[in-house]
Amino acid sequence: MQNERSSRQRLMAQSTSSESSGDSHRRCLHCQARSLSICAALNATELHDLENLGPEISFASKDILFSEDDKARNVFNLTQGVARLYKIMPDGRRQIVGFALPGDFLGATHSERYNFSADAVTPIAACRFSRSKFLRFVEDKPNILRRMHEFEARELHLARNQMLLLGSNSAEQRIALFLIGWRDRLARFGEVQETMPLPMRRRDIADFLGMTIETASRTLRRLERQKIIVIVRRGVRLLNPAAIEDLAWAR
Amino acid sequence: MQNERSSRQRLMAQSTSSESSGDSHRRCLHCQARSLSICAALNATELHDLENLGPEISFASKDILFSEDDKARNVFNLTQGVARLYKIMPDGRRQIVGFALPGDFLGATHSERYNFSADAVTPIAACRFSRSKFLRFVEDKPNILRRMHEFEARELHLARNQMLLLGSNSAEQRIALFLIGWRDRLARFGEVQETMPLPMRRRDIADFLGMTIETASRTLRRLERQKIIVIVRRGVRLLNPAAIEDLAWAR
DNA sequence: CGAAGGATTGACGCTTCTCAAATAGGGTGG
DNA sequence: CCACCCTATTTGAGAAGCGTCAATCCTTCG
Repeated sequence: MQNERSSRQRLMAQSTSSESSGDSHRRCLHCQARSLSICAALNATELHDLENLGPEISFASKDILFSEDDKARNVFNLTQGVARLYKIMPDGRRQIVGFALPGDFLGATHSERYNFSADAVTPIAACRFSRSKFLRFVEDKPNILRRMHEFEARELHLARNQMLLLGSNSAEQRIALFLIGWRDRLARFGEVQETMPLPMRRRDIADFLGMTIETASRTLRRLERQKIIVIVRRGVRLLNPAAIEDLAWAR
Repeated sequence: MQNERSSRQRLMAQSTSSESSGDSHRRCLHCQARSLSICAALNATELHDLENLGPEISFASKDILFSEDDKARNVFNLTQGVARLYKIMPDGRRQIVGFALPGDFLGATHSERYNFSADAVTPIAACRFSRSKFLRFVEDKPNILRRMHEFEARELHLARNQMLLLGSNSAEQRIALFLIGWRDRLARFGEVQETMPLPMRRRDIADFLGMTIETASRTLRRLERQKIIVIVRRGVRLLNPAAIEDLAWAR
């Protein structure tokens, strides 16, 4: 049971310290996120070298990993917790472009600057590498380059699905698509629970779905009154997944 | 003037034949799109090998390059014309997830199937390669892998900007952001013209911006009445770019 | 020239946004 | 442990904008 942390625990890591999480010796060998991350493509030597390339860092909720337009000094390999990826528009509106989960790789921009900001929804742990060192490390390793390509392709797929979502006009459809998408992403972490964690706030959901916080709240509550979901603290229980799918795709 | 085709000409290629565009011998040497495409990362030998890996194909308007969920047999390197990338939702709605321009690389999915459809807005020319052959070709060439990574990163950037656009609630803001984004993409092709081509239909614009065709039309016409743009056949002239920027970012 | 598809315009209803207020939850200090 | 504060969430009422439906006009192309 000690090796089998639930996905809820992994997503909701409780640590709030802010630097070098103690015993980092051979941390990769015990890393829960390894099989989901780019590290799965590494051989033993490469894994060892990468481990020495940078430390694992902890962030408390709301801590900023990096900000859009900052010089892209680091890349991050998220190992625990949930991060919020967002852009701020000149008018002050915030659009969340995605949520990062353990295994996700952040900051691998091609330009010299980050093109979005990232902060912690929950307490987070992430391996931090100097971007230049990392780029040198991977530049002649086709296996890692291909793995990174695979990750970018998945990101692109998620991004395009999000366009589908944002293009749908009804709030109900967007919420339904969001719940399905979130459930499916969590499914990669194993145990599917009847109640799934929803660590982000209403404001985050609204900014992700392109609606106001009031509409997000109203729509969720309406689904609850229709016995399709149950809203619990920091989570939601999908009572009737079929009904949600119907809403998501209905005309 | 023969080597200096205008971007309008390049975007609006008139050929409508459907296979092997004549003299393909050393076509890469004269390819207008080379410097913009992944091919710019190739050395002479690699370029020659890639040239022999597959032909350049022509497509007429509305021809389909590939469809979502089809087995991903080919990848394409667009050399002329404009392509429409889209997904169809179960309810029949079409969401355009992007427009491809010369130099863009299409179909490089990591899964076995395409995850969106592509068809021709204008007549198109594209180099077609067997996906498996192409993957074998690049698998041990870090220079190309890095170049492809660069392309994916740019795609991701565009996709996230599109999320910003789709998240903005006003139609005027979306249209303004679209016009700016389109202008900036065309700017890569050199000569910025006062009148920029807009080869896609209102329906395409609407499906790209997540609105109805009526709203797209009305909004564009309103901008015209406000002397901010002029609508011409298959194009638009930006009379007052500053005003468009204001609309795009205003609260 | 005529047909078919694209674009524009109008009228009206509905969903969502806006503004405002009440309620619930979480955290802190006494 | 409780009182209090601050933030998150929920709810309400009214207004504005967009979608829907329908008609007309314009383009394109055989």
